[in-house]
Amino acid sequence: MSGQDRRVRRSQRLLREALVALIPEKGYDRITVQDILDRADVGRSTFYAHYRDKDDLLLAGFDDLRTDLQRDLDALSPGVPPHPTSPTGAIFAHAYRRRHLYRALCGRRGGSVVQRRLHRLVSDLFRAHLRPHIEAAGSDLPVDVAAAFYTSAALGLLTWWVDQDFRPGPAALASIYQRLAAPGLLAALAPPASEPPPSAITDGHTGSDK
Amino acid sequence: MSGQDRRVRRSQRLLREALVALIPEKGYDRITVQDILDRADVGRSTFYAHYRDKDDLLLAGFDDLRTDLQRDLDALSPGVPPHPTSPTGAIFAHAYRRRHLYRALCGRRGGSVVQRRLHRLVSDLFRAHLRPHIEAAGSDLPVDVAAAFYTSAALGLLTWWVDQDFRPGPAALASIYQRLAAPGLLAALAPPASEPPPSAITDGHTGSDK
DNA sequence: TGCGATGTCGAACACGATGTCCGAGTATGG
DNA sequence: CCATACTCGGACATCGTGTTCGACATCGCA
Repeated sequence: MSGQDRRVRRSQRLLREALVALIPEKGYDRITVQDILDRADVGRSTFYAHYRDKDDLLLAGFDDLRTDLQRDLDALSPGVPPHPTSPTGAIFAHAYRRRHLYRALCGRRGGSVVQRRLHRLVSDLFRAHLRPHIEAAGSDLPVDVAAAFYTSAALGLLTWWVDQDFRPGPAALASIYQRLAAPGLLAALAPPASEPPPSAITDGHTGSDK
Repeated sequence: MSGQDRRVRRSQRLLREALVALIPEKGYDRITVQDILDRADVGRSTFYAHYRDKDDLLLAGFDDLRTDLQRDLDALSPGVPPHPTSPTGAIFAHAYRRRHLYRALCGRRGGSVVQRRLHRLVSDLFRAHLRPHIEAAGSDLPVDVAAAFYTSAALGLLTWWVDQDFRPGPAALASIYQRLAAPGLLAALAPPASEPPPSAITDGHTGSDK
């Protein structure tokens, strides 16, 4: 299959490690294939024997991470989970445990390729999760809009967190996310009878500054 | 200063128009300088006489838009604005009016360069706006976290909207944003006495699906 | 242990895109 | 009308990419 020959494993490992090490240093965009080759001490043709290009190598690393995350999520699936280890929390916890990789993949210096992939992944997750709740409540809230909102919010938080070097802890971050995200959705799931009052606070613009 | 010579204006206009027209077709990343030159029917050296590279040209267009948006925001500043034309609504309205540009700058095919710039811009806006409210309420909510959350949520919604070809209308979108964003922040501004109960709904993962 | 298969190396190569330079021509503002 | 400043277009050096090839090493398997 894939991991049979020791030489193959070795080459792929060296290349992946080189890339991950390089990203925080130069930023993904500025990294050249030659940089990776030099760092990994691997021949040029070897690289192209395994990966189509730089993105391919990066996404291979992403897929590993993705599989790993999926396992974590599946592991805590029995019924509705209680407070501390909720799935979003699990994502943050996973990011925390795999700090080294997330720094390369989700940080500011990471490639937008992974960002897009990750956005898709989480977006699908949210859509599938939200739809039944919204439909059950008979809400007029469009599923896609809600999914876009919460996906971007969660990933934005994640990216910010990574760039902050994972400070505050994963539990604290998950808690904050809950506090900010939950009430809005719960309110939106209520029958669309009462129009919620507009708030200047969430508008993102001070009325009279400058 | 800048807009004196008619030839200069002409060249810059042609180049900007060419780029904006090209982005939805090929996607920003795949566009080459030569593509822009061909489309604009402008000489190579003329391009480099005005812009350092492709990104520079794109960001010049962004800055124009940024100025334009700022004017809109400043225009509706007297006191706390009422419902329909709230600042976030103004951003969506602005995007709607400048559909053509936003499609190129904020859409899926747009460059991540602009995305990052825009994120910074809105993030600063949110930070400045949220800080006094949070401090006044004596909340333990970190300003930066909240700013990251709402910035990403708003921009995520915007990007999604652009790619949906601006359907639903700007007012409807702004309304949904309000419904989802406001309650969470209002709740978080309350004294941190009562721990909000965790919700499985906002977790983005169904407890038992496959 | 030995053998065929497979992976690696390194150099050379074609290609495409970038950014610079310069001379000759042309439109512009004053 | 003229000096200035912009444009043109081609040539050029440079860089990164992805491919190819033969020689060599290392592997899995019998």
